[in-house]
Amino acid sequence: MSEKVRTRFAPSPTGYMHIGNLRSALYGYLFAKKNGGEFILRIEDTDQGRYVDGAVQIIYDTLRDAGIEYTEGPDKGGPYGPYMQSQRKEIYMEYAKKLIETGAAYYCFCTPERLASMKDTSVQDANGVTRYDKHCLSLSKEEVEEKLKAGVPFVIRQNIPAEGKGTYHDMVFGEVTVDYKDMEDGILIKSDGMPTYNFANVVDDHLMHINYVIRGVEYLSSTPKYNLMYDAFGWERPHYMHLSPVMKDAQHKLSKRNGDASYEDLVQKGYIKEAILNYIALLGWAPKDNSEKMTLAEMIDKFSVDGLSKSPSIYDEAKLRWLSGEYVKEMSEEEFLKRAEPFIAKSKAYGKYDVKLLAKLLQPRTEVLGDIPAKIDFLEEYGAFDLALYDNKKQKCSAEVAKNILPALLDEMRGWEDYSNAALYEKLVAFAAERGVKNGQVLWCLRIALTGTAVTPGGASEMAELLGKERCIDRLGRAIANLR
RNA sequence: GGCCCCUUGGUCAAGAGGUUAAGACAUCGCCCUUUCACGGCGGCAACAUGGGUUCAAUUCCCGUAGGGGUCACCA
Repeated sequence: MSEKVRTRFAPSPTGYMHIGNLRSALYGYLFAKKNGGEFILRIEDTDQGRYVDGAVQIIYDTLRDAGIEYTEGPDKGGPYGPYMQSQRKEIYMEYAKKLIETGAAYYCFCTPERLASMKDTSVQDANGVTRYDKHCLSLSKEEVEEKLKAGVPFVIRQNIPAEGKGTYHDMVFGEVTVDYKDMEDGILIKSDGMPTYNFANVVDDHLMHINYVIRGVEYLSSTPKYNLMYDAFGWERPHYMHLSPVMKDAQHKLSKRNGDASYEDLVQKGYIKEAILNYIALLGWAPKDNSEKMTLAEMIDKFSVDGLSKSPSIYDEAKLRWLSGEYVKEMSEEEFLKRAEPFIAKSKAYGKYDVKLLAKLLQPRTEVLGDIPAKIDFLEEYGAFDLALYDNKKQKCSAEVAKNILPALLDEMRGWEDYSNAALYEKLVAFAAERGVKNGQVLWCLRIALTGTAVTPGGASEMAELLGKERCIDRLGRAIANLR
């Protein structure tokens, strides 16, 4: 039991990497690293019909981007390759034949027509479910040879015992038992010579020395079938860890088909990567100490199987958003600028204002980088605005007050040279004192006059600094004109 | 429908046979304040249900309901 832990992530390249997939990869990675083991990537592309161009690349990119490192994989090599199932075709056939020799599998020559005819006739059980009737199991060795020689298309099926139950221990669900009579003699090798998942995963996991199989709950009740094969081969069964799904709501799984967010989408929307990974780790798992914000290294350190939840978890973007904001806030100014600039660049204001200053103002009020353009577009959309914006009960401000204050303020501001935030603030407060009005009245009116916007990423002096003297004078003049 | 599995606030979740049943997000209110945020403080809000077992069950057992998964030459 001192055997080195080896886990694997085995996605099929059928499209984008959704949150649930990434989470499975993460958990496999965390478990392996926590135990000083290896995390391996295997691509399950045995269904040519479902293959999507570029999907494998997305898998590589996403894992790399997220920081989930695998030590063996199609693009990295390793001692038990190839790691792409389509390149292992012969291996599966060889092992399938071994299973046939032991009686755990058999050739089946039934035509699609015969199979289809079973559906609507006699052979259904009480629930209307049709299972293969083991018709070809009774073929003699000679008959099989003959058909094989004649080139009759065939499939290889698993020979499930008619009686008995399969029991195993799952690391998160505990004891799981399934009756063999509820299982069908599933196809192991398809007529095109390719294995099905049901067979390939067993052969590969064994050959690749995977001793901890971590995957979605959808395999929970078919696992006894796999164990039957491990037993038939005389192989040691792996440990199993089944993961409950990530849901969009109480009854729907998160899926790309429904337009639900994939890792890529979230990154594109400007969620901080580290936050995405952190959040999905928390979806279905909680560390002993209940930490929430964790680095990958901390997650590895805190990972434990008993923190995994058995019930499905509903994905909540609001919490992801919050976490993303937490990561934004702790970034250095430089780091934030680096990550935010591409998003600032999407705004009309880009290039017209000091981007460093913009970033500084934005950082404490940003959770998702994609929100940035909408926060600063107003800088370039100045025009006539609703005078009601001057109304602010708390600051005792209104258009009337503005009419009173602004002209004199404009005169003052023409004479100011230093438009840095600190200098501006000092002078504005002094101006308020001189006139015997509240700071808030001056500041509120000025900010509205300068921006024509209710919500801005900063106060009056900050907006004035950002705009610069020339724009300030110009806008103030226009605002005053609008007040008449 | 059969089978397998699950069930603590709106969401993520901790928890244990005896607790005032944590915490976080969201939400609401207050404070701070140069808007918006940040921050601080506080509020609302949960053990699906019916039976057992037990001195005591939200926690253990059974049923019911609800939910998920599965029943493919898909993974």
